[in-house]
Parts: sequence; structure tokens; C-alpha cells
Amino acid sequence: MPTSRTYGDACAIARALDVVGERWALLVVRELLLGPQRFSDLRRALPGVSSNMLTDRLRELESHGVVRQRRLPPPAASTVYDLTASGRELEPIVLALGGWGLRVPLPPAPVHLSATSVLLFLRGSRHPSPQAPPATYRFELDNRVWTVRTRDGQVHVEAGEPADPDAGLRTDPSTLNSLLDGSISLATARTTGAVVVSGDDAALRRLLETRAGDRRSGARVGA
Amino acid sequence: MPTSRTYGDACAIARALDVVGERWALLVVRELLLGPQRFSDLRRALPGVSSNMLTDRLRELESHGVVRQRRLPPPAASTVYDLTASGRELEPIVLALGGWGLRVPLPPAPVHLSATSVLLFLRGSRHPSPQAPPATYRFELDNRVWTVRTRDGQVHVEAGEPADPDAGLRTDPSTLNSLLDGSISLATARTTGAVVVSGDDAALRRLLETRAGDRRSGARVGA
DNA sequence: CCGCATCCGTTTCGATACTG
DNA sequence: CAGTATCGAAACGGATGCGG
Repeated sequence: MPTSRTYGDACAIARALDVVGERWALLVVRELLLGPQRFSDLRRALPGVSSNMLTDRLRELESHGVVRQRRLPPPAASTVYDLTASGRELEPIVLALGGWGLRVPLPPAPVHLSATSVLLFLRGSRHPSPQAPPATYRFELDNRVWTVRTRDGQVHVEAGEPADPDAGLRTDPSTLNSLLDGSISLATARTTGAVVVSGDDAALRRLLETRAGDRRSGARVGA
Repeated sequence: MPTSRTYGDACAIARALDVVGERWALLVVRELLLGPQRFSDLRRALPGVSSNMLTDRLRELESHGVVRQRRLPPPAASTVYDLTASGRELEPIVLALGGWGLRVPLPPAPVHLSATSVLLFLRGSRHPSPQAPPATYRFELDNRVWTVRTRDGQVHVEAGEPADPDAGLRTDPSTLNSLLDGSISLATARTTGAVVVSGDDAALRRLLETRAGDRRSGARVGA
């Protein structure tokens, strides 16, 4: 049963927390920032959440207009959750929380890392040269496919199959994070089989190995 | 006993929530945004929190370097809590949450409103003319005193007795909120005794009754 | 009063099992 | 795959007590 306790506080900050302050709520929002996900995708991305809790949170966020459940047309025959316009307006807040959280040490093992987290990190940490030619990448992580586009010095990430990728990469979130923070090289990761690469290798290296304005390598993850 | 559960997620967003995601934590931060408060001040500001919970949260925030306990020198002989530098960096996030929370309807009665909440609203919603002469105000709310200064089109609020106030106002947070959102006039509130005013009345009206462009607000009560 | 600590009933959370 | 059902553990909330 979805919880509905309130702070009983008229302050808008408290009212926001009445909606997104419950456990897991903002992490569900994080997972949906790059596109719709299915129930089971969310479970894989948030292994700590139990199924009934995830159900409760989704219902609660839905009832508050943050998340919306959509049933896809017959060929897919599946239901996905995605953010409403209101939910998308939480994005700067969630990302700012991530910026603040960089200073917080990693929790003790076992530690998980979702594809969305690393891709948000990718999007926020890469600053390709504005003169560089646009490129499109196909990323496969946790059995899901993302489209990554670089253009005008910006990186864009969204869920789904790219139309005409220049290069492709299949790996796990943790390895991708290591590539992004420079603790392993693309070449090394290929030889160990941790990543599988296809297409324009140089373009991939431009995306992954350009750590302009990289402050400190290490545990910088997810924002 | 202070709680210490973690999301077990390497993402910086999750790590931030490991620290400030527990119930009441961000509201404690909100209360400290305008200056140090004592344990009992916090209890008055957050009537829903039980004493042991407040103790736990303060200890937890302290151990994570967000809040610091300070013991005041003998004349005061009291201990106060205030934000560390790290804690103060949560301010834009907390205020942004407030901006988002404006759309969330008020919870069912009984609804409380803290002095800090309204003063954050005051600070965020007033935009005095940059040409207007600087003014200093003494606000007394919930038996605490704040200094409010307007200067160069900005409003500054901090805890404590002002040095040389132009005007003073004593009322309760809820009435001040009504003054700020225009649902009652200063004149009316004076006749009912809901506010007590002293000093330069015109300066007070300039501060309270100038609702030009009151958009960005951290703690606006709304509706 | 202030700053807690302790006790205790209630709610929420988390894990596992199970169903359409 | 997308959830329910159930149950023990933990967190929360209220009341009371206790030393400054």
C-alpha cells in the first residue's frame, strides 16, 4: 500500500519532500532521466529495492504527477514508466544532488552502479571540442541500448537504438566508469574482453579519453 | 541510535541521499540556512519531529560533516547547531526543491509554518528597487529575532539582533506569509493585533507590499 | 526550561515466496 | 514480465524521565 505521510508543513520545500522525499523516490526519478524504463529494468538498476516497494513508489509518484505509466502498442506489448513534464523538472535538482554527493565516500561493499548513473556521468563530464564533427554512438549496457550523440561541444544521451552509429561499445557500467575516469584505457579493456568495440575506434577514443577539466580520477561516479 | 543504512549505490546522487535522504534531514538543513539554532528552536520549527529523532538526525548530519554542534561561551551557556561549509552548499538544492514544491498542494490540516520558511520566502520573493535607499529591519517571529537588510535590489536575512534598525515587526510566520502573498494588508493586520510594528512604517510597506515579479522563492507557501 | 535517553506502539522497509 | 502476499526487522513517532 502506497504510503502517504506528510510533514504537515506548509513550506514548499517540505511539500516537495512529501512527494519525492520517501526512500528510493529520487533514485527512481534518476533512473528515468534518460528515458522510459520497464519495471524489471528499474529492479535491475536498483537492486536494493524490493518489488513491493518499487510498486508503491511508482504508484505514489504516479499519483503525484511525477511519473506516468504507459502501455506500449502491441508489437512491444509491454508497459513502461517515464517522467511527466513535472518529473523532468526535477532533473537539475537531482543532478545538483549528485554534484554535492561527489564528496561523500563510497559505501562499504557490495556497491552497485546502474547504466543510467554512468551515462549521466558521461553526459556531464565530456566536453568535446565544438569544432569536432558530430558523432553518434551505440552503447550497450546491462542488455539495454542507448544512443549517444556529440555535437557542438555537447553530449546527448537517450534510451534506444541509434539510427546510424559511427561506433558501438558493449560493456558493463562499472567498466565504462573506469574508462571515463581514466583508471583503465580503452585498449586495455578490449584485451581483457571487458568491452567490445565496433566501428570508428578513433571517434570512441575522442569521446571516452577526453578528460578535459578532469579534476580527480577515482570514485567520481554518476553525476 | 543514529541510523546508517545505505543504498549501496556508487552513484553520487545515491551517496548524497545516503547522507541527506533520511526523513527530516533536509528540513533540518532548511532550518539552519538562516543561521544557527538550538535544539529547542529546531523542535519548535519542526513540530512533527520527535526529540529522539531530532537527536539522531543531528548526530548523523554531524558525523557526515553537514552540521556542526557549537557550544556558546558562558554568558549564553547554550549549544547551537549550524551548517558546515559543506552543509551550506546544500542551499541551492534545498531552494530549488522549494521551487519545485510550489506546485504541490498543501497537506491536509493541521499545517505548520516555521519562521525560517517564511523568511526564505521573503528573501526570495522581494526585489526592492536598486535605487531605493538601504534599510534594516528587525523581525521578531516565534520569539526569535532576525535582521533583514535591503540593499542594491537584494534582500539579506540572518539570525540575530540588528545593529540599527529602521523599522521592526513582530508577528507569527503565518501572518507574515499572508502579508507577503498579499492576502492581507499591513494596515489590516495591525488593527487586528496580528502584527506589531515600530519605526519607519513606509520602509516596512516598501518591503512587504512590493510584489513585483515574485517568482523565484525557496519556501513560498503558495496557494 | 534545555538537551537528550529510554521505553513502546505503529508504520515503513526489505526479503522471500508466489501468482496471472 | 509485472507485479501481490506475507512476515520479520528496522525506522519512526509519542510519551515520559532525568540530570544540568
